[in-house]
Parts: sequence; C-alpha cells; structure tokens
Amino acid sequence: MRIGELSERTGTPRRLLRYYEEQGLIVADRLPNGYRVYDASNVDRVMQIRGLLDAGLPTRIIKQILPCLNKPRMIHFPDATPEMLETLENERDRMTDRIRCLTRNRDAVAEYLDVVREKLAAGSPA
Amino acid sequence: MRIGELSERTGTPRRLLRYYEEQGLIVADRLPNGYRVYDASNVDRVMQIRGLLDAGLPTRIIKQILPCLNKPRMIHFPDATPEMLETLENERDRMTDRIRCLTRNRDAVAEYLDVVREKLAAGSPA
DNA sequence: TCGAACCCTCACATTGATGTGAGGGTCAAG
DNA sequence: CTTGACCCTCACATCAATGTGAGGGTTCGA
Repeated sequence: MRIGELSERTGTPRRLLRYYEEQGLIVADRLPNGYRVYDASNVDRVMQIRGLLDAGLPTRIIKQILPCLNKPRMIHFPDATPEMLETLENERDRMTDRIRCLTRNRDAVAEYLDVVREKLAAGSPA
Repeated sequence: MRIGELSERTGTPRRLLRYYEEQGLIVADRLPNGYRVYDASNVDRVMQIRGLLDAGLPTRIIKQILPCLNKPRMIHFPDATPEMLETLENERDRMTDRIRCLTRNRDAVAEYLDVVREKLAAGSPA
C-alpha cells in the first residue's frame, strides 16, 4: 500500500508517517517513481508508535524499544550493546512507574465518576 | 515552605512550579512580600502532576483530573457539569488505553531483556 | 489532452513543556 | 551597610510533535 492508505488505516496524517520514517521508526520501500510503499505489518507498527507517543515516550526511546516487539523469534539481540541494555532496563522501569501512576489516577477518576453517578441516580427519581 | 524548598523536595525546577500555578494546577499563598508559600500537601500534588505529565497528559486534562484525587471525603462534585463528566469518562478510558499499551510494551521489553540475559549467562561461563 | 487524486520534498508555523537569564526586590548574618 | 541567598516578574529560546502549504511530479480515466 502507499502512504495514503496507511494514513487512512492508522488514522495518522501522512506528514507524521514521513516524520516517523525520518526518525527511523518505520521504513518504507520506494516505487520507481519515488512513492513510498508499505506492507501490512506497518499498520500495527504505526499503531504501536502512536500508542507509545501518546503514553509520553519520545521517538528516540521508541526507536530503542521497537526491535523488542518482533514476536516471531527475536533474532535481534546479538547487536545489543551493554549501554543499550541499560537504556532498555531504565525504560522498562520508567514504563512501570508510568503504569503505576496512570493506574492509580485512573482508578481515582473512575471511583469519582461512580460516586457522582450514584448521587445523580439517587437524586433524579426524587 | 517557600518555592525553593518545594522545588528541592519534588525535584522540580522553580520555573515549572510557577508554570503549574499559571496553568491552575497548584495554588500558592503569598507572603506580604509576594513570596509564594506552600504547605506539605503540595509536595504530593506536584508529584502527581509530574507523573501525569510524564505519562503524556496535558496540563489542561490534569487540571480536570486533580479534583478527583482528594481522598478525604470528596465534597467536590456538586459543580460537576455533564460535559465535564464526559471529559472525565473519556480521559478515564484513554488512561486505560495507555495502561494497556504501556503494559504490553513493557512486558515485551522485559521479556526481551530476560532472553538476552539468559543468553549472556549461558555464554560467559563457557 | 485535461483534470482529479495521488505522491514527492522542502520549509516555515504552532503548541506545550521546558531552559535561561535579565532586572530587580527581601532579608538575615557578618 | 553590604553581601549572599532567597524571592519576584517578564521575556526570549529551545525541543519534539504536529499543522500547513507551496511548488512540483505521476497516473488514470473522461
């Protein structure tokens, strides 16, 4: 598929798909006329990227993380330098922190909403 | 305490504490000379703010969420407009999405690191 | 052959969270 | 009184993610 279709399928502006490529997050083949071509796997990858960006990770870190996500046998670690492993460990821990923070706050918001809804339910039938 | 101490206790530059105030995330009393004064509760609140910012939430949303976090009896909902409740529900769901995304990716990174560490452990004693 | 709908590469603008520093008060200790 | 360590308010700078559009090719069907 070309960039327009990938854009539609992922809900991501073309501009950003080119930006992600520039940042080394995705790769695209080129047609003889210069058009980018993508295969289906890029759809999931772009979704991953968007999710991680939305969760506060910068592209620089996402770039490190993405190679870990190739489920079908990970053959991608012989090139892992010790400093890169340290980065990954740090990021793993930071992600855990984020999860904790988000969970705590999400639960608080949810509880708040539950209480409010109770109040409203108790008030309206009166 | 004054801004310097709050800055130290939270590891947050003074500049940002003023910024958070400007965005309506925290409030500060003032001494007669204009200095900001904070009480201990602000330490936790600033930590919350930093955590949420780091998790990708904009100050505008954090501002909506913070009132939900006052555990000691929430007396703060009579002013809840329906549109604000909708915002909160949306945010709650987005936070859930973020948590899912982060968890999935964190687990993948963790698994990757485990595998790499196994490989290294198997290689070094040889 | 013409127009619509694609695609390309710049390149400048914006927004939100920050950094940095100038210019200037306050206040306690020497 | 002066110095150092605080504090204040601007205001401009930066960085990453994103918006916008100019200027220009390609392709395909009417």
